[in-house]
Amino acid sequence: MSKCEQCIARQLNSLNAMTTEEIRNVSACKTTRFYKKGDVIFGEGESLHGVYCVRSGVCKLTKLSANGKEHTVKLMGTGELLGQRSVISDERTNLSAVALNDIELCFVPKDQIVNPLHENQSFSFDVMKQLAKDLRSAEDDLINMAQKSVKQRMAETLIHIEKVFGVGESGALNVILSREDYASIVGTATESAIRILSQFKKENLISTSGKQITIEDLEGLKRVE
Amino acid sequence: MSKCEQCIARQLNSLNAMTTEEIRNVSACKTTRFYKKGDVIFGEGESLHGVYCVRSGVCKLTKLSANGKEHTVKLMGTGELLGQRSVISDERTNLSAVALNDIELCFVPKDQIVNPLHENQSFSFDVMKQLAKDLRSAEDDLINMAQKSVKQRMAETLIHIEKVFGVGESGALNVILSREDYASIVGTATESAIRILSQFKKENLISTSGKQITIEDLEGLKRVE
DNA sequence: CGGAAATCATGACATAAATCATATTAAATC
DNA sequence: GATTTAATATGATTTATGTCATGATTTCCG
Repeated sequence: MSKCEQCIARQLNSLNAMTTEEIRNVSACKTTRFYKKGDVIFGEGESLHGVYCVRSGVCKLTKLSANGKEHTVKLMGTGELLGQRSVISDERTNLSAVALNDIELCFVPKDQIVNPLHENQSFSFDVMKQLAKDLRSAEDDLINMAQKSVKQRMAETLIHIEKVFGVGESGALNVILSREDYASIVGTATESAIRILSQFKKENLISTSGKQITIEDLEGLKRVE
Repeated sequence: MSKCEQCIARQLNSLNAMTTEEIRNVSACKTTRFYKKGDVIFGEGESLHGVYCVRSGVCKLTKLSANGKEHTVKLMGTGELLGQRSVISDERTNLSAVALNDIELCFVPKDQIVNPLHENQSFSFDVMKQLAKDLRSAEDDLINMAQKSVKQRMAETLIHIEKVFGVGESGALNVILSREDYASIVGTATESAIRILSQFKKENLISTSGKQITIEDLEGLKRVE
């Protein structure tokens, strides 16, 4: 099994602030797990026994709302940690995690994270900064949700996905999502998501080929109202 | 000047996890400040030189959106810390803080917070937990915003305010907000907020007398759709 | 105290977006 | 490869909510 010490994914997150010894322990304890598209990594309300570090692939964090609809809170890619928050606050998860494509995760037992949090100042400060950053971005999302139109949110979602997950050789977004997934991120009905993407296509802001979406006019998307 | 050691407000937040010595230092450095209703405690994009601990009164954290509207992210009452996040992540504030009534804050210089964060594990772990909790609640808010009706959000806002800030002798909510403030929390137009509160009144879910609002039928409010 | 300004209240209307309905196309399964 | 199932597409209609307009109150302040 590969070691955390050399893992690129690890270098992208707070685990990078661990001491050599701590990382060695993590590496010795961790188990690598594979999930297929659609697999549930963990469900809402579960108590986790550790955190998952995304080695490759992308997954979504979702929450079921009272009216039975699923809302996607965040997409998580290489280097991101799933379940960190639940482990820190020692609560059950408030979100579930679902694989969006085939994905490889390393599961790190709780103790390997919590103990260093209590002992290693630089690690715990790093985690804290990450939480602060996440909180800020959650607040920004909240305000976008409250004050921007569905069209704007869709445009921003496309821009965000391109920025964070990049494009393939053809120029199409690397992350492939169904229209339903887009609706769930944007917070709208699936039909509306489809309609808006069709409209963007007509206006030559994007081009599509099945689920592949390519941003053709970034500035235009930014101008959407 | 009063001392932090005995302050009730302090006991409600992470500062309670500080050592006796740390608290003594904080107490020695802190300055107490008074603000009147409407005063801006800090603005969006400022760099803070410390955090503010709410001793008495209530303030709102708001953010200006692209379209020029103000959105209220959170109300902060006794014991809560303002600016904690900006100080931790060493970034400019993303929100501004405005007093909703006459308010007394203790300003604690940055170093008094950041140094203990690097040295006192139990304090930093407490702060971390708080951030994790805030993050969770921001995510919940996001989903409410995405999937609930304006009426539901208004009902929940009233319930939340009653729960967190309580009621006075008459039974009316302790926190007095304008209809515009309600609109800014709920994420709607001021007219809509007014209309919905009028409707709640007609349906005997609440009673009002000027800005005083009393919840008359909690269960009914919970059932609003 | 009295006038100005802000806040609250409501009606009329416009509009974004949800919902319902029904094809069409693509993907999965036998 | 045929058949079922799921995803995409688009039209028609409804509904919630925003916007504009106008008065009535309340609050503020000289």
